[in-house]
Amino acid sequence: MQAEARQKHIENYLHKVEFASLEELATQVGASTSTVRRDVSMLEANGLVRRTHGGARLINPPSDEFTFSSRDTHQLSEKEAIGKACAELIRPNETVIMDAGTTVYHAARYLEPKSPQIITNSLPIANLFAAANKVELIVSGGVIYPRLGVLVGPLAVEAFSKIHADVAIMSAGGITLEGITNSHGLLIEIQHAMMRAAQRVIFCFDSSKLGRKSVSFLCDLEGIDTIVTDSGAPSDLVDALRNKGLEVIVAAP
Amino acid sequence: MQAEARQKHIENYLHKVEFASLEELATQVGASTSTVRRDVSMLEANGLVRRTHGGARLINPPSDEFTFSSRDTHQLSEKEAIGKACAELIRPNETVIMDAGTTVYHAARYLEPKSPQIITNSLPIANLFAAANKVELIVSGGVIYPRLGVLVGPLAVEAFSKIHADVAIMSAGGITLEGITNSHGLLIEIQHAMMRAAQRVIFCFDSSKLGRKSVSFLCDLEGIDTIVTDSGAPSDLVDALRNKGLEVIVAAP
DNA sequence: GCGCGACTTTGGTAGATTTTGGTAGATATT
DNA sequence: AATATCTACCAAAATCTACCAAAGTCGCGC
Repeated sequence: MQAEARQKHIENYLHKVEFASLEELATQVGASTSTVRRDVSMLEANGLVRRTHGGARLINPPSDEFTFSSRDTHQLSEKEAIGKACAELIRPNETVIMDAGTTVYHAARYLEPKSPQIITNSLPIANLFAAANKVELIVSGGVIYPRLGVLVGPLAVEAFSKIHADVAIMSAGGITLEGITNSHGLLIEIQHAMMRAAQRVIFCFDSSKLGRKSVSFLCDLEGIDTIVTDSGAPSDLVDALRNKGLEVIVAAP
Repeated sequence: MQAEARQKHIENYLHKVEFASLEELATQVGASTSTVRRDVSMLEANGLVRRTHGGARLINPPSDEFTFSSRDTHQLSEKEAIGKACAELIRPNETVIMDAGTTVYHAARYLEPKSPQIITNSLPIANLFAAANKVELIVSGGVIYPRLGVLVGPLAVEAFSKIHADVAIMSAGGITLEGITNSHGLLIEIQHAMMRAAQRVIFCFDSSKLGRKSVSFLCDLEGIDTIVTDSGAPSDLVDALRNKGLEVIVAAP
């Protein structure tokens, strides 16, 4: 069988089964595991398929319904480290506002032992604590923004305008010395309200976001207290931020 | 089985049973408990699942009662039937308020094709539509009431006081000729607000709730338009309700 | 069409790496 | 206190990477 035909065949087969071992694929196309391994690598380079130990799986299986990138292992360990470090900044029984975003989500997962009161507009975070009885969870109202599972709109802004919290744990699309930017304009007004409502403001950025600018300006560096990032952070920017009087925490992996 | 396939399998299995012991999972996927333990840890790192002593459970089960009834298929099919019949009462593009409760949840599952605008204080229902882009979903704010996944409190009441909807799909603990009662006093004020905000009010009761009284009085029969129940409903009560001018729909199984 | 060298693809192999299943001691649950 | 489960580690098994030689393919002149 020709190389391209083989790869097409592999792709089709994966569409049916979602996962397959290399041996399985090898017998399917009548080639050796070495060859199939190479084929799968090529398909992966084209972004169609992902290799796993011992096999391959589709990138976008139809059954993968969670838009909130649950399977996105991209920089997972860094985000975990950030989340853990961030959770350590929270004192027991504090009232915590939590922004939407995967990095904040990971911080949320370490927060339960502090028995905090949590206020959020993120559906994934709400789900996380829905069954936890050590945590009092307040959900802002709003219209759901499908791709992110965030509640937005006037109801959400209003909810945050009315309350008061000890800390806000936030994230955004990018940070430079000029300020913080975000890619979703809809969220900006809500994030402003969150920051106004909180005494302390903590921002979580995985290192890929340091030095990056997104489309919409969110705020300058004045209003924020602490930044948590991972060890991939460029040290010159970290130093510059510290010189500006910000507390910068670099989470060990 | 491949690692990722195994994890997917575990995830799916947990979607069915909500909770499973490690041994159970190990036999399910044909691997050792060590391996399953590691898998579950990874799934937890991705935020899909939570580890517990001796097993794992889903982070966001649809709801306690719902999962129970997924084991009891008899009960399930009745609620399904009610849900289906109830969804048929909704016209395309209507604005629908949805109460919390398992029966209403089942109705929600059939609502997507009508591309409705949905307003709810139920976290399970919110999750159901979080990824659906035919549905505009508004979530009321509020404090989460852990056992039920409902948002309660002034924020929730206020949200429903401000809006206007075509229909409200409700449920409660029991109905008699004297009126409707509910077991969760906290919900009553919210349900009042929901009913006030809606032009038409539909109540879903599985037949076990007909003729039953719960602790707290919710409302009399004046303000409601339609009742949907299943074929197990006692016909004398159905007739009596119809004589009172209510539309009563008995869903075929 | 045939022969021939250059190039590509294939299947296989050795050593490195990852994953797996199991175990001992620590920890949690009853 | 008794039991079950967890963590942290280890050795065995599976798989991966990187390489090699054989087979296949192509381009070209004749």
